[in-house]
Amino acid sequence: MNEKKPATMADVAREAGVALGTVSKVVNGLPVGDVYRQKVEQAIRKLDYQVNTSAKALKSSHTNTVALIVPNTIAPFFALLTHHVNLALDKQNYKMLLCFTEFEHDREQEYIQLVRQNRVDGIIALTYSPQLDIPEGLPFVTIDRYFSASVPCVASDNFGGGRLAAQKLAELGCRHVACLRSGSSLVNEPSKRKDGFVSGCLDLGLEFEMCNLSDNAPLSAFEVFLKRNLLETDYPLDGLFCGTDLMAYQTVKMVRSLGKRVPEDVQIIGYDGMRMFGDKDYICSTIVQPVAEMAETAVKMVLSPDYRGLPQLICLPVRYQPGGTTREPVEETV
Amino acid sequence: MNEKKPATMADVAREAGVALGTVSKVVNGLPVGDVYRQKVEQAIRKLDYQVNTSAKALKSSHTNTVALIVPNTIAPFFALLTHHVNLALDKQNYKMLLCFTEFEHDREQEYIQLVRQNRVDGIIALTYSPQLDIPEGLPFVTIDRYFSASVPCVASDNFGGGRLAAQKLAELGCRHVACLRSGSSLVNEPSKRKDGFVSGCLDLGLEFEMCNLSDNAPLSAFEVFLKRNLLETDYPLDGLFCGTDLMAYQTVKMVRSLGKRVPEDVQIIGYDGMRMFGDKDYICSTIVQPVAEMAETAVKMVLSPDYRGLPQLICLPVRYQPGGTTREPVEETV
DNA sequence: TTGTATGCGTTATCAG
DNA sequence: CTGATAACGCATACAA
Repeated sequence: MNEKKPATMADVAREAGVALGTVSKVVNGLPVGDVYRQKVEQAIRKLDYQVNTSAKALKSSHTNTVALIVPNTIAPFFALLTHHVNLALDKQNYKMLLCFTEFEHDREQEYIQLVRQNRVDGIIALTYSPQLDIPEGLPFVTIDRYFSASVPCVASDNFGGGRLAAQKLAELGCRHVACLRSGSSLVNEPSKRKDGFVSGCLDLGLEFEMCNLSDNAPLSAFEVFLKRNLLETDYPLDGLFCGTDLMAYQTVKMVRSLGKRVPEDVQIIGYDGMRMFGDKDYICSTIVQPVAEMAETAVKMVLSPDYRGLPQLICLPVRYQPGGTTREPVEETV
Repeated sequence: MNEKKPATMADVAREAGVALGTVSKVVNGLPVGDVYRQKVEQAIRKLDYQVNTSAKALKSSHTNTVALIVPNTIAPFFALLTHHVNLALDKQNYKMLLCFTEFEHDREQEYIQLVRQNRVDGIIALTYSPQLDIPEGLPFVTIDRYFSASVPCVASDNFGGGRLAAQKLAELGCRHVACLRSGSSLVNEPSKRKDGFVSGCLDLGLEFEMCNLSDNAPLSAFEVFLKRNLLETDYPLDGLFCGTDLMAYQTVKMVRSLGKRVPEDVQIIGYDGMRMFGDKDYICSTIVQPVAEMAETAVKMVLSPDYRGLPQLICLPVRYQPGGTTREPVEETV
């Protein structure tokens, strides 16, 4: 009833009639005489004792907590990443301090300060700020963005994914393709998707266009591009690679509103591998990022005892997933 | 370079040539002589001093942290809720400790223990465990589930939403409707959606069927129901209310695969108000939950200085949102 | 093995 | 307004 103040180790010691140090040992699983252990455990239950993590952290300068800094959990990719990071942390008995930046550059830096005050044991961050002050001496792993040799980065194989998209479109019979993307202001790993696509098209001798818009360009800019290259030309596009599934989704709508059929007239491949309701149907044909593996890798790295001397950039393999916006290959009938 | 050990207040005091207490006051914004303040602030910058939250918490028994316990962030509703809870907490300068239960009952209880050890200042939880031991003396707010008078609950107006769905289907010309839902094992607030729907149908004299399946019933069970009531009857259904948008989404697919058109032959309304990619198109016509308001309310309650004496159950208003699975009303032309 | 004493970094209470 | 000092709860080296 009067649980005003939670019980402390001293309370437990008094209740059990043993010394403080003995309680500490029982709590931490160190060897203690059986009869003492019994008494202590009983007292713990009776008083509903809970270790005080703050005191423990103060003493050990170790919080068993990792901060995850992401824009939000509304976008499915971030939501999925957050989920898998938490799962991986939980498996190691670590807690997660979640920080949403809402894409605001200032907040990215502010949160880094904040979590430093919380003495987190490491930071995993997916950021966009062009200039970020990364504290030394605190394990810091970035997702999708390479800063410098001293800050390890994990990403999917964006370049390879772009190439794979080009290859798939070619296999599926496309002769004239285009790459649609936005967000060119910041050079990060996802920027390589277009590079890989270009590389793939060149190798395959596949004719391609590029539509590269700046961060917050309106959708109408893409519409102009599509109208010109689908309707007002003698050699219309028959395949599109979009930088993200979201863009692919929006592109499908635009292409259809222009009177073209998807996938009959135009085949479209996105990037990310997002699904309806997180784990149901794929939203479009897509290059799937191994989000779970990315999260696990980031966690493993940030908690690595040998944080220095970690590889600078880890690119995890992607795969192609049909999702209704490409045609069925003739040989396969699933 | 040698940032092995972060600077402490004592370090700052030494560097600034002032006493420890003075530094504390500067850090906490208490009145201090200007010249002293200058010296301290300079020393803080020079040493890159960061307050140690653990020590602060140990002293003040106040962590400025609230735990959010949810199944995951993969399901869009949870992702949205998580996001808005974090936003609301951030606005009050509180941090969020995120705990995913994965719908496992044991983990719900385990996490409650864990966050108690972390001395969080409050807990917001969305749980399913039939039996949950809620600690007293720690503000605890539940989402979508009523435990007892001493544990405040915030939810959307599920009953009203069910009624609204019935009313909308009637307005849109339906004559024979059904309610499809699953998850009947646990009685929680969302269970009232069906009750409200029934209530609405009765009041409107609208003929209705009920398909109420247990938690993990396969989709095929719904398919049987739909086949019988859409095809093998003289009086087929022309309107459906689904317990969630996810179910509505799956139902749309089933209905179409049965050869019926949506919304021409059958109109479907879901519940939740989820959108593609979190903030784009609505997935179906739906009853929209005010997720942001729910989150803000829960945060306000859990941080309320007058936690005792809070209302037991707060139901926030919902609204109807057309989303392509219902027909356009004749009078409106948007 | 068990008990005791010290310090982790802060805040708060006092005297100066 | 400033400076010393005692807790806060726990871990740990050390003494018994």
